[in-house]
Formats: sequence, structure tokens, C-alpha cells
Amino acid sequence: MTNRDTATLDDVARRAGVHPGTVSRVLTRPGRVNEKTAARVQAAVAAVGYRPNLAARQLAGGKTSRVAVIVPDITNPYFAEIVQEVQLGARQRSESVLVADSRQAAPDELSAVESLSPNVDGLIVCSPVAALGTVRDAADGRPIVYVNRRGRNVAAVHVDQGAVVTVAVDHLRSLGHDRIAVVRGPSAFWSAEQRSRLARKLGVAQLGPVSPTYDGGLALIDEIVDGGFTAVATFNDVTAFGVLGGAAARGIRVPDELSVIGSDNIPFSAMTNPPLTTVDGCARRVGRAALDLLGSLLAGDPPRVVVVDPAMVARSSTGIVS
Amino acid sequence: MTNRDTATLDDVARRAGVHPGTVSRVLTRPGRVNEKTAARVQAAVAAVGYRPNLAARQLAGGKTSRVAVIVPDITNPYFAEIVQEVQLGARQRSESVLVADSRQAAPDELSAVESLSPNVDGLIVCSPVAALGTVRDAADGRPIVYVNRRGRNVAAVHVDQGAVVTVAVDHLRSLGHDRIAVVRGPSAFWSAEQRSRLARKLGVAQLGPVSPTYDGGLALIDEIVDGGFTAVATFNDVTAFGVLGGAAARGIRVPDELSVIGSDNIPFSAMTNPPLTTVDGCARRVGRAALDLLGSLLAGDPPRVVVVDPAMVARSSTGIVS
DNA sequence: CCCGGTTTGGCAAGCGCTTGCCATATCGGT
DNA sequence: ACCGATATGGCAAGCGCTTGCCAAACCGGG
Repeated sequence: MTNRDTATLDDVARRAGVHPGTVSRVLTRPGRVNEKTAARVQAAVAAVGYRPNLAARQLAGGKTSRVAVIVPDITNPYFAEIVQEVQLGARQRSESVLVADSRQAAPDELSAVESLSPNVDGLIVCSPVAALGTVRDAADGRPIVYVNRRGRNVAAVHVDQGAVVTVAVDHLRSLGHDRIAVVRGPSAFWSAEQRSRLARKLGVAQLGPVSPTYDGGLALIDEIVDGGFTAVATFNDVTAFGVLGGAAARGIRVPDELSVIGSDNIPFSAMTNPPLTTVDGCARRVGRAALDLLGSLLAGDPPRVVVVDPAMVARSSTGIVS
Repeated sequence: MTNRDTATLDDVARRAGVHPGTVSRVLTRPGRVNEKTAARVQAAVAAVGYRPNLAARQLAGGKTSRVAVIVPDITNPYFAEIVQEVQLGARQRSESVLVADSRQAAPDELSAVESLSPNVDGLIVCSPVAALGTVRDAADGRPIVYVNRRGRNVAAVHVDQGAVVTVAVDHLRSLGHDRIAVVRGPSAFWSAEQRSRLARKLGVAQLGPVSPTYDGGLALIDEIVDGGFTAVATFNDVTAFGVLGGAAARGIRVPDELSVIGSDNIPFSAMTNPPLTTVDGCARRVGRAALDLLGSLLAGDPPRVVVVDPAMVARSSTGIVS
């Protein structure tokens, strides 16, 4: 039983004694209609409980009131937090969010962009691995905000990747470590490349690249031991968990014998044993900024880049060198 | 530049030498059109790269090719996995998924259902806390599949909550424990109530209820110690992490002095120290089943309930009683 | 060959909204 | 009072698609 009580523009118009077109203007073109009339219309809108039909609106005008978020892995809390934040912000603007999981595969990424684009006002693409040009083409003209990826003349919000490395290495050095290793992430990631460059500049040893997973970290332990490192900074928290696991399996005490520092500061990083020292990736701030940036793009502003500063979160997986 | 001038039904019709209405039928009413003509139309569709305009389709016919998933917390990997699985299945059916995070609050839950409903074919609502009647009303006639919540005459897929408790308690008893405590979840959750009932029936002590968070578990440690329990089964993995954390803080060795068993089997449960024994909530299976069930509802089938059996995942946070 | 029944495909009426184009009202200035 | 500029709101043409209705074509049996 479909009780389609959905009031239409015409209902509102009739009740307010104006033309439907006028109602439409009141709702979408502030200032275009006389204040007095507008008030009358608004009253009618409230009275009949009018809710615009998005499909009709999109058909006629092109506006969808929807945004898409594409993440490499929704199961990773870092991205889940971004999605959550975007969703929260979108709700405030009466927009809804479509999400797609690309499984870090360029083809999935592109097909997601391509199939979602026609039905959203804009997209937020997180840590894309596909070439930015192909993404843009797949988006069919819809504005895009990239997260943790930069490019020529594109809107983006990203954590300062150089600072991530600097902050971690500084922390470790201040603890007296000088046998420090930085773990490389998959080279398909822009962030991984940025960090690698900085590590090189800092003259810090690099391990990997390994896949940014638990197993990736686990597999690293031999290399760490063999290299005689006393501290290691991983690509992300999950990888750090792997290192922690590997250390535990080998009976290596953390932080006494090995200091481990992650990246992202996902909620779980505070729940491990020992709690993980990590560099906060500010997921919520990033998510919020991405949505705001998309909003400004939609408003016609030129592409901008927002850089957010990472912050050290010192917990118990790092300690003074023994 | 933009060769995406989106071919329309008319373009296809012209190219195939038929009426637009016929093309529409070929695309949406299998068998309604002569096979020969249909083939010609399909060829034309492929030739011009036709992609149906969802907005127009929804306006005219009501079908949206979209489903909504509402979760209490997308940041919890259990739900993230469900969303991921739904998204995966939806992609195969060329549907997209809208997600909303209700923050476990009934009002948010209802407003999400209400605002999403008009623009989706159906909804999957996970662990709702609101009264099912109000949810149904908010959905304005759209079919709903509930996850981990049962109700009279509604479609649902849920883990057998009784079995979750049974399986955990059996595991613990087989290890020799007889001072076992089961942690209650928030009574707003159907699953929490079901488990509580079973625990009572099994004659097992219950602790809490506590919020299903790390802090909730952390706070439990005193009660556990004071109660002299040698084993505790928590409401979910995150709560178990809290208990693990509390135990570590008090110098209580797990599993030697205390066995801890979680529930959900989120990926992180394998990454803790010690790795957490848990009852698998089969997120992916649940997500998949929910989407399939929604599909059958959409096809006109009557509401059905799918029960999935939980499975023990024995790891290292449980051991024989000392 | 004829006839009623069944396919098949054309036709056009919308679905609810936005927006360019106009006609009319309004208004300040002279 | 008169005039042009400007603010206001009506009008209707679609946006791309689905679908009920109907006519033409087709089928098999008598």
C-alpha cells in the first residue's frame, strides 16, 4: 500500500495562490521573489509538508542533492571516519551520500566514478590510484575533490605527507633512536611516494614497499631485525599492528626492544597492547574539509588545495632507546 | 571534449528504426518485445553507448536503481563489512547504495529513513533501535530489510543470537570454566535482549549492561575481578578489547588468569595481543543475504527471515582454566 | 480462406520540476 | 504626470522515460 501523500509544487502553488514556477523560485532562487510572496509560499510549503521530488528536480534542472564518496576500503576505519564525517555534513545540507568501495583497484575506481557521476552533484575520491586524467574523464564534468592525492589544477585535501614522516622521525630521534626505518607503502599511492621522498631527504632507511595490511607488517619483522633497527615508522596503523604482531611472535618486546609508530590514528590504535603511538591523519577534519571544498567548487569557486597538518599521538609503542 | 552528450532513448530508437516506447520495453520488460526487434535494439543501444537516465526513469516509473543502507556506526568494521558487501552486490545489479550513519539514535535513524526512502527502491536497516512501526511509517511504503533485528511480519536477516551465547559459553565450559560472565549490551538493541534471555536460560551470570565500546569494556574489569570470574563473553569485539585493556592495566594475564571472548570477528580481532577468540558474526554473509532478501521483496515475494549461524573462532584470548 | 485470439509495436499522456521569455506592476526622477 | 528602468510573477516548453491503450500484423483451426 503506497500512500503517496507527497505534495507537489502545484499543491503548494494553489494553496499560496501563485504559479508553480514562482514556488520553484522561492525555493531555489533566494531574492528572486518578493519577500511578501515568498513568506506566503513558505507558509504553504510548511502547511502541506512539501518535499521536493529529487528525480524531477534533477531531470529539469540537473541538481541532484547527492554527493558520492569513493574509498579504497570502507572497512578501514580511517576511511570510514571520513565517510561518516561527510555524511554528517551532507545531512546538514539536506544532501545524501552515495558510497562506493574501489578495493584500491583503478578499474573499479573508474567504473565507480563513471556510474555514480551522472547522479551526483560532485564526488570525493579518496586515495585514488588511477591516473587523475582518466578519473576526470570518467566524471563527465562533475566536480571532484581528491583526498590524499594532489594533482595539477585539481581540488584536493590531503595530510601533509612530508610532515607525517618528519613528525614521526623527530619523535623517534628525540627518544634517542638513530637506527630508524620507515616502511614504504604501495607505490601506486601518492601518499606513499611523498613519504618516501621525504624519508630519502631525511636520510632515513626505508623498508618495503609492502601492502598496507596486517600481513604486510607481519612480514616486515625479519627485515627489521636483520637491519638492526630500533624503531620503525609504518605506512599506516594496520601495518603497525602487523609489526606488533610479528614482534610478539618473535618475543621482541615493544617498546623496550623495538619502537613502533603507526599512521592514521584509527580508533583501534588506542586499543592494542601496547597502545600504538601514531601520527594522527585527522580523518574527520579531512572529511569535513573535503565536503566543504566540494561545496565551494559547486558554488563556482576555482579548485583549491587544503593541507592538513598531522599530529603526533604518543602512546606506548615507542620508548627511549635501550 | 565531452562526447558524453548522453544518448537518449530517442537516439537509440531512431538508430534501430523503432519507437522509443519499444526501446524502453526491450530494456525493462524482457519478453514483451519480439526477439528479432529486441536484438536490433540492443545493438543500437551498444552502438550509441546508451545509459539510461535514472532521474527520468524514476520520475516516470518510480524505479530508482538505488538502495539505502542505514548503520548505527560505519566506523565499526562489522557494519563496514556489511556495507561493503551490499555495495559489491549492488554493483553487480547496476545499483548504487546510499549510506547513512544513525549514531545509534532513534531520531537520526528515522530521519535517515525518511529522507532516503523517496529516492531508493528499498532499505536495509542495521540494528535499529527505533520502534519498527515508526521505521515502517518513515519508509513511506518502501520495502525494508532489517539486520540483526526481528519483528512481526517483517523481512530480516540476523545472526542467531541465542547461538552466539551458547557457542561462547560452550567453548568456555569445554575449557573448564564455570565462573563465566556474559556482558550485556544496551537494552535498546534487540540482539542484546536476545542474548540476555539466553544467558538467563543458561544460568550464566550477566554483567552490565555497558555501552558497546572500548571504554565500556574497560570499565568492566573491576566487576569481573570482584565477581571472581575466570571467563567473560562480551557483547562485541570492541568491548572485548576494552576488557583486554583493563586486564593489561591491572596486570591480569590473558588467557592465563582470565579468558575473554568477543563477538563479531571484526578483522582487528585477529590483530590484538593476544589475538581475540570471538564468535563470528558473519558480516559479509549477512550483508549479502540482506541484499538478496531485499531483491526478493522488490520482486514481490513476502517478507522472510534469514537466520545465519555464528561460528566460534578460537584464538588466544581463551584458555583452560588455571 | 475466414475468423477470433494473440503478439507486437506505435502513440501520447504524463511524472514534478526548472527556467527563459514576457507582460505587468512598481518606482524614482524630472 | 510622464518615462524608462527594474522588480515581480505568469506561462509553457521541455528534461528522458514508462506505460495504458489501441491498431496492425500474425497465427492456427475449421
